[in-house]
Amino acid sequence: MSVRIAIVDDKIFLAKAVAEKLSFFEDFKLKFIADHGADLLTKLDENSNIDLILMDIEMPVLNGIEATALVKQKYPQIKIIMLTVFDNDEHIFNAIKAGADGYLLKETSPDILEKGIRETLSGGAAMNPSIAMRTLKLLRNPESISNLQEREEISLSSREVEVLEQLSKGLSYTKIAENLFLSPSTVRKHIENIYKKLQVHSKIEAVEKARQNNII
Amino acid sequence: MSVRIAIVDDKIFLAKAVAEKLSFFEDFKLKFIADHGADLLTKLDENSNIDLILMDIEMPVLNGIEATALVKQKYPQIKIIMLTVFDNDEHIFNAIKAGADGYLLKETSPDILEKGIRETLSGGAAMNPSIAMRTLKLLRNPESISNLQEREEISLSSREVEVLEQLSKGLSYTKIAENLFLSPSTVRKHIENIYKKLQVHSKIEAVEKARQNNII
DNA sequence: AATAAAATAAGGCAAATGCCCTATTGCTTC
DNA sequence: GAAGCAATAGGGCATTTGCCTTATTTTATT
Repeated sequence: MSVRIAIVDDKIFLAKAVAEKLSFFEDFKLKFIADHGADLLTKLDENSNIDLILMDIEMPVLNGIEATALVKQKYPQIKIIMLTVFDNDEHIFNAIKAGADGYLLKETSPDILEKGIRETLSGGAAMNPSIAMRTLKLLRNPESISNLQEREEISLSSREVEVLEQLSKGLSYTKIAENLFLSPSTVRKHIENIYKKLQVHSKIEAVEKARQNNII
Repeated sequence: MSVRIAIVDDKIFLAKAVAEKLSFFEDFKLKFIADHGADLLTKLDENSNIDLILMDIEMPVLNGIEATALVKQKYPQIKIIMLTVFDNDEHIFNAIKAGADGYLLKETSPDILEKGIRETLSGGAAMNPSIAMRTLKLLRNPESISNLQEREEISLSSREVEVLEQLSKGLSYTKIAENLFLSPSTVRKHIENIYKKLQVHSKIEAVEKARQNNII
């Protein structure tokens, strides 16, 4: 069984270097190199038959963090390993939040990269030790996390928040209507408005987004 | 430069097995084996000239988590790698909080153990990939940390977890089927089984419960 | 080799959801 | 006092979901 891999990096030279490392292992098939996040999404729309993506962070058009979130949203089965020269906390934490399955540095040897890829495909996380140490520190010290991220302003009315909270418990429109003494139609309307504000199209997405933004 | 190592484990047989693994590397000097946490502290009080401790978790008198916290309090320069047969979230999280520098499983090969020790001594963290993945999930999902104690044991198959991950992104049965190259019927069946195992009746409830249990 | 457990697949059906439309009421804000 | 907005409410409709049944194939486990 071969492993279908994509590389995303705007620095062609660096992408080539990674490809070179992969070439040592015959079951690793490099399917394509994308220039940036947007290019990756286009290519995946044509053919999403990919097992794993090696993703740079600093890229024009759509950076590696945003691209990771979008790919994981649409194709959650595809594993993503961040492959970057930088290892600062903000990048690491944001990559993890976006759903990355691993985080390695570009200077990684072919050997380590290979092990990381195989371990990721079997459900583990690939991390080099210095990054593992940083994640441990983030876990130990949750306050540090709040300073890392700034979030977009989303303004839901208090009624909408109330409905959203009920939604998040898995209640149906009618149950929510009963609980809040509203007509089901009204609840539906509120939910429609919530979806528009959050730019989502289902209960689950709404709840996810609300959680990400500390609304519920 | 040699590396001075201590082993803490009440199961003498297992401690011997670890010692055996260390013996392959000549610069690794096993200074002593302690029976449990209290024994370790006594021995360190006599002589704290130790670089690194390989610590079991389940032990009488003073367990590995408590011992780690105490050792780190008194001798912060000593590195500690947890070496245990169990890898549940509560242990992992508590060990990290206590200040452990790494977390490996007892079945680890001499090779991996050696690398883990060397990496830990140079400031990194030793983790096997499945544990790294668990820490990532804990980081993504801070809520799950609060209810580590009263977790019921839920066993989903890897296929079911895969489906659940896709569900959590808000994808429909058909999209999930496309992504995983399954028939929508199969996806529906998996979801039915997931609901039964989690004792829930909707996507949202399933995702909530899975998050609480650090499954996704 | 035999048995059990997972994974696969399909059909049916009522209920729920997501999205479109319109409409009234009350409260701000300019 | 007009315009805008939030909250309320209802109808319609295609799609999705949740739950039931049945059945074959694969993969462990003994």
